[in-house]
Amino acid sequence: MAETMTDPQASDSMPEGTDALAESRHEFIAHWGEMGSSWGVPRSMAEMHALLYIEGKPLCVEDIMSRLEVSRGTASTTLRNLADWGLVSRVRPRGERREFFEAEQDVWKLLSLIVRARKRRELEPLLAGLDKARELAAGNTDSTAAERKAHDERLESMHDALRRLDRLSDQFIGRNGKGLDVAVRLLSTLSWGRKS
Amino acid sequence: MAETMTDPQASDSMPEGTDALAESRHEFIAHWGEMGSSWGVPRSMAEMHALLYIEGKPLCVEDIMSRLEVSRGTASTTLRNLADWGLVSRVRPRGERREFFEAEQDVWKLLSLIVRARKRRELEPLLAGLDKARELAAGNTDSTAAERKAHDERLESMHDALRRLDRLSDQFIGRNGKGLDVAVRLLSTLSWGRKS
DNA sequence: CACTTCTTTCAAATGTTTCTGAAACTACAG
DNA sequence: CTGTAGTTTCAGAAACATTTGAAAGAAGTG
Repeated sequence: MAETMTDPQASDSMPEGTDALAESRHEFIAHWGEMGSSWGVPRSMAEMHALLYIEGKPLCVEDIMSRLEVSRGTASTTLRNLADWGLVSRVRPRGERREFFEAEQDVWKLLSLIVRARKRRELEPLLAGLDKARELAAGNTDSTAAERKAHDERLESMHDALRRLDRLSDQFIGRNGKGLDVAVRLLSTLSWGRKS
Repeated sequence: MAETMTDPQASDSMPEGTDALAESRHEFIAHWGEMGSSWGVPRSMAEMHALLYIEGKPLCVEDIMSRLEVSRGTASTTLRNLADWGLVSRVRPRGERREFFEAEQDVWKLLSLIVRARKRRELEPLLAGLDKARELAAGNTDSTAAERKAHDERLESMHDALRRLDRLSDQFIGRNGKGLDVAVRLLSTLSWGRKS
């Protein structure tokens, strides 16, 4: 592994990655990548994020390319996407030609960013879609009243459930990490686990 | 649309799907499929589920094939998967050769099933993976103490956050739909939205 | 048991996403 | 203006996922 590193923060030049640590990092990167791909995020995007997160310090494109064994093109595009999601930020150390990339280190901010993005991109459009479906059903002439009612109810309850999820994610986003914490605590405390 | 329908519950033989209703269903199916595919679920699987959900009554393979314009093979495999996830159940009306399929109509049960499945398949393995990464890092000799500590903390906080999500999903699963409801209500009621 | 009806399986075809590498571009320094 | 270091873009290649259709398999019936 030809070290292209050029520590930009140039703090105290520690003796670089080592055996066990490096393996541990690898493990983390692999699992995070795996998870990503089963949630519809390109594996290499998740891996790249994992690398930057676990490394904890800014890396340059060369480093990322060699650590993950991806092409320049992939690195460039993927980093751009990560930056768009807000998961990674560009850093330009003074007196450096190259651009460095750094991952958000606060896990809760990280999760908020993800939730926010998915909410915008998927939940909201879906809710809008359900509304449209409801309108369509409204201008209905033929078909049984019972049938119409049942249909409306199905759309309604789906819409309703998703709206709740949407609200929950708002709560979550709004509180920089404390949100989920509180939700879990409250839920676990309540002593009403009797009925289904 | 050659109607292959043979209403198995044969309740009151209503005049079948109609214009506006049919369009509304289509809209729903399309959006649900869209959502599915951005969450890593094959589009046709999501669509098939949507069809069964919005139709509200059991359909046979032929119906599904023609409504969704998919091959017999796809229908068969996808229905099997849906059944594995527990989202759809097989129904064998008395005196019927064919098998019918019916979707869970309770939206909360539906969401529980999804959460449960994803938790098992993805969250839990990931948590296990993080544990492994921690062990790896533990048997570490070289590298700065500071570096090790920082690494451990990164793994730890990630693990911690995911464990909380895991617990939240347990709560959610445990209460057949009331869970999220309560979480949202509690979160929205609390009046401490002052700091980040 | 032979026949019919329906279901499953699976290799090949198709379609989609992701990745590569090289060329085009940008910004800066001398 | 010219050269250099770095980044982006994009057409094609490779990898991956989904779908098909046909053939094999079950299961019910007379």
